[in-house]
Amino acid sequence: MLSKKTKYGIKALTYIARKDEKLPVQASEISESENISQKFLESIMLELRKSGFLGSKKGKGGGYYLIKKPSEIKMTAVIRVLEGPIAMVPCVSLNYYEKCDDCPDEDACSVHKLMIQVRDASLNVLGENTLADIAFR
Amino acid sequence: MLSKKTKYGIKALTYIARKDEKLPVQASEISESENISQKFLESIMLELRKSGFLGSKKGKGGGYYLIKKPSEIKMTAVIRVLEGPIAMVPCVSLNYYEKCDDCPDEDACSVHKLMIQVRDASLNVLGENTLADIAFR
DNA sequence: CTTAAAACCTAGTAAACCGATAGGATTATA
DNA sequence: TATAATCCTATCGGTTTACTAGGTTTTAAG
Repeated sequence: MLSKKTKYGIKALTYIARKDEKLPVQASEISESENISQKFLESIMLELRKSGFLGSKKGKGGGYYLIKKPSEIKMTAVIRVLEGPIAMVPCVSLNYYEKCDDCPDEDACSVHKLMIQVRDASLNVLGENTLADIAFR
Repeated sequence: MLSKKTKYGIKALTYIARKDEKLPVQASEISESENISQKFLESIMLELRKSGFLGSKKGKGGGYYLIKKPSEIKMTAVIRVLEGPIAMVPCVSLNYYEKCDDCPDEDACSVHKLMIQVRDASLNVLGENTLADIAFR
C-alpha cells in the first residue's frame, strides 16, 4: 500500500506542475485545494525540497517551485524518496538490497523469483512515467 | 512491502508443491526447513486452508496438502488472500475498491492514473504465474 | 520599523499494524 | 491410552503511520 505521505507528495508535485505560472506555490494553497492536512504537508514539502525536487522561498509571497521540468522528473525517483524501495521484498531491491535471514539460497526461493518479475514490471511503469505524463496527459 | 505472512505462506505452498508425495506435510516440518516460527506458520496454514488452497488432516500423521494442482493456483489469488489488495491505492483496486475521501475527481488525479498502470503491470505478472511456475521453473 | 505571511524545525502522540508467543482444545492414529 | 498433529483465542511488544503542537526564522509589504 502506498502511504499517504507518498500520495500527498505526488499530488503536491502535480499541483505545482499544473500551475504554469512561475510564482512559488504556498503549501497552504495546496493543502486547501487538495484536502491535505497542512502541517503534514509542510513536512512532506520539506522532504521534497531536501531531496532536490523542489526549491523554496521563505517569507511573504514565498512558497515552493519545481527545480526541474516535469518531463525530467521520473516517478521512480519520487517514489524512492517518499516511499522507499519499489521492490516488495528487500532481497530483490536494486537500491535497498538486503538479504533475507531465513532463505539460504535466493535462486531456489520461489518468492524471490516471483518478486523479481513484479519489481521489473513496476520499475518499467514508474520509469516510463514522468511528472509531466501524469500531470498533463 | 510484502508482509512476512504472505512470504511465509508462499514459501509453505511451494514446499508442499515440491514434495511430490501424496502424504500430508506437517507445519512443523515446513517451519524447520524454511526457518519460520512454528506458531506463526500454523496460523498462516489455517488461513490457507480456510480460503480453499489447502486441505488438512488432523492427528498423528496428519498435515496439509494442496487441494488443487500447482499449475491451477494463480499467484494473484494467493496474494489477495494473504496480503489483501494488489493495488497500491484502494481507489484503483479491483477487488477491494474504496473511494479516497480527499480527491473529488478520480479521473483528474495523477496518483490514480499512475497507480492504475502499476496495478495492471503487477496483475499481469501475478496472473501469469502459477504456483507451478515459481516452484518448478 | 512593524507586522504579517511564509517556510523551517523538533517533538510528541494516538491508533493501527505486524510478527510472534502462550496456552491450550480438539481430533486422529497407533 | 499416549502421542502427534491441527485448530482456536488471546495477548503483547515493537514499529510505523498520520498527524498535531508549538514554536523559530526569514522575507515582503505597509
